[in-house]
Amino acid sequence: MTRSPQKPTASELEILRVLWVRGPSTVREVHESLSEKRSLGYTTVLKLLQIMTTKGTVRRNETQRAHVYEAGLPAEQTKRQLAGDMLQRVFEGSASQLMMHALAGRKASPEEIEELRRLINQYEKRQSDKTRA
Amino acid sequence: MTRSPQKPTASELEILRVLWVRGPSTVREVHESLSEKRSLGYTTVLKLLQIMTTKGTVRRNETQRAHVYEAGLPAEQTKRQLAGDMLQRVFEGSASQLMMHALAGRKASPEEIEELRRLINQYEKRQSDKTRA
DNA sequence: GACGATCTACGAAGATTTTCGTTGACACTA
DNA sequence: TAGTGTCAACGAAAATCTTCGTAGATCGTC
Repeated sequence: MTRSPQKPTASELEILRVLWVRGPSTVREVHESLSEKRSLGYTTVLKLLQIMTTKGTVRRNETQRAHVYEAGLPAEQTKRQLAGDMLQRVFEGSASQLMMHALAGRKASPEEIEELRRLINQYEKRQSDKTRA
Repeated sequence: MTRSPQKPTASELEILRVLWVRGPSTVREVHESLSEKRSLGYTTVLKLLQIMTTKGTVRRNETQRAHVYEAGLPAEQTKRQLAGDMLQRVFEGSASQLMMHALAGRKASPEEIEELRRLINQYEKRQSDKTRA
């Protein structure tokens, strides 16, 4: 009954990110993808995927000899959970605080700033739509 | 030579948050503050603070019998590090992605939305100031 | 100066995470 | 069909995190 969304560990997140971009993948594929960035044994990746399967973090299709794994939840949902978690744990729920600290010490391009404005407007509109409905 | 900023664990973060709001505090004070929210033994808090001392996460003043602990780094810096870390690990450096997911599934007040706009403008200004200088 | 309260230090158990090695099943091919 | 490679399962070591219990020192007070 592992219904509640488990927060992925650091390693699990690395694997999830691969699955998010690649879609359903075999252990070998995940391993090769990860190897580009860092060294990690094949069986290590296998074990992680097995553990994540028991946790429900990923789903496994066993119809092929090389099992095919995919993320158990949509990437968006997991990302939302992670961001929301940090929002609470570090910034007491203040999104502006979070954003400010995320931006601090970085150089955001004018495009990104514009994108931020656009998203805020969009969010605001969605809010008022909901209220009005 | 633990110069690099260690990422605090979940428990360590809870303690840091107490120190951030209370300022330098004894174990007892931290423990009482934490107890409001959750049950945790006195020696558990003590041990955590001792570990954090060896890690350099907190500093300890031993001139009193009851040692006084304080955060080793300014809260702003640690928060920035945490937010930046998530930005990289989850959102590939995209602040707008981070903000969007942090806001998703939440109801931000109009005041908070305004605050976000204000901060973006402020950030933009700081950027162009820097460029111009 | 003995007693109770308070504090730190030490050690350690249990849980979780991270990382592989080994083994046995399976499959392709010469 | 014997040999070579690929794969999942299992177990387990090492590291880290979380949580306390106990012992011994110190302080205040009667």
